[in-house]
Amino acid sequence: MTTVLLVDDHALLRKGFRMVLQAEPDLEVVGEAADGRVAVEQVRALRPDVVLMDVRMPGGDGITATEQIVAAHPSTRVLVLTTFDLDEYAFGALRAGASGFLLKNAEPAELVAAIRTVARGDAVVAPRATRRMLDLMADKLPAGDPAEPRADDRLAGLTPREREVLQLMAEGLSNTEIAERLVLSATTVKTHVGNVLAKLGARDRVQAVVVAYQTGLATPG
Amino acid sequence: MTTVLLVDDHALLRKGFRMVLQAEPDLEVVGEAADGRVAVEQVRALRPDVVLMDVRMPGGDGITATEQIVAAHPSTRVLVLTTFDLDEYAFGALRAGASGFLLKNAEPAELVAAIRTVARGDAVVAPRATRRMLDLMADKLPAGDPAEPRADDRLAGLTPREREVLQLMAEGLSNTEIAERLVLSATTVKTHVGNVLAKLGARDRVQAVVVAYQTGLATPG
DNA sequence: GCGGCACTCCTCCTCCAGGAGGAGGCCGGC
DNA sequence: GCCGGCCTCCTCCTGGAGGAGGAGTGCCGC
Repeated sequence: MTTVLLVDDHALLRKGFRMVLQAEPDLEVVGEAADGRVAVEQVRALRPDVVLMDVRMPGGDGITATEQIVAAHPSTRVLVLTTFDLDEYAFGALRAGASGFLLKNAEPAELVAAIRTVARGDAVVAPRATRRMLDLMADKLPAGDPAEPRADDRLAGLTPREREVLQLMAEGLSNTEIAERLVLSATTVKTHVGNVLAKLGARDRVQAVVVAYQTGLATPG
Repeated sequence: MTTVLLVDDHALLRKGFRMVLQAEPDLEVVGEAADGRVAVEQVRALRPDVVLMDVRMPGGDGITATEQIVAAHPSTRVLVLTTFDLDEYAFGALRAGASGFLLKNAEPAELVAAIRTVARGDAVVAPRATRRMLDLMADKLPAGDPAEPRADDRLAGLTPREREVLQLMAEGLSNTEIAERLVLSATTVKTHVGNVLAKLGARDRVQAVVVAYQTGLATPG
């Protein structure tokens, strides 16, 4: 069950959201707030999983509210709602730690899906804005490969496939799950895992995962 | 009507995608290609609206293919498919001009929605990767506050002893070794480990170790 | 053509990890 | 005093992990 707090200065809009979310058995609206200041208090009291936050509000704007909420309750995800695409408000909210944002005129199904997405720790960005984000990022994208400038000698002996398997191990996947993900038999995965362990000098997969993190093959983010 | 070209070295996978897309009246698969070189030719000949492209292929990789397609036919949108979240392949594809990317194990409905999204000129990024993108962008954004370590409260419920045990797990130690290190019986360690797994919602110690790294309890250094 | 490597898949076997379901001792708060 | 949380230790049991030992494919270089 995912608990949701609605934050918007329009009571009618909150009403509408509540209606939409009531139809979902796994979502529960536990509270509402009309401005940012009240929102912060509500989060402290109710500990919702997700906060649906309008960024443009009179009396305590959504950005500083988002900042405070994220700082005080990192496990609470803030999903920001805007009227326009990617304006300075949306950027500000993302900087403040929001888990994503949607347009207010999004489809109900889209909204519901977005809430579930941020609830499980992922992020959401409205499609039209995603393009702008990608464009903005284009020149910022790692031209080399910051994720792996290392080429730590320990990974040198691994084949591409083995590296792939190790990466999935580092995500916490079991052999069976890795097999499904890579469309392989579980036996083959075990072979790869065995090779990885031997080459890394690891006794079990946990030690291999440690190496994956140390070398940067896997990143905590 | 949106026309689609499938590019993947696995015939079976193409078959699967074709099945999924056939069920959609507004989508039509007009061709297939098994490698990047053929894909470029196919695009020139068939002028599809959207190209569904696997980045990891033998013989002409998906990245250079994406580059060439986007350069020669700007109206053709390339949607990239990857096995992992945001790896070097995905970054490369986005740099090359792809309109977005999805994980291969995405839901059919997700895939179909993504095709329609890129067809109308918007972009799509897999939810899990969106978070990483936002994190990457965070410091790039104007007036960016340094992305605080954001004390993760997933460890909040853990007792000091449990935290200690988790830390040793993250070093790759077995239950027996942890017992020796902490001068405990192996049984006790198993109890602590069990509690840690339950509190973190982890299925096995590997997943717990992943959380340890994500929260900063353990560091790759 | 042939060896080497990467990738795939198999069986049999052992052992540890993890769940279920306990139990007792210690300490601090109400 | 009693309750609750934390730490300690136990048994029984199942499933998956990992080792040993092969085997077949395809690709590449010599």
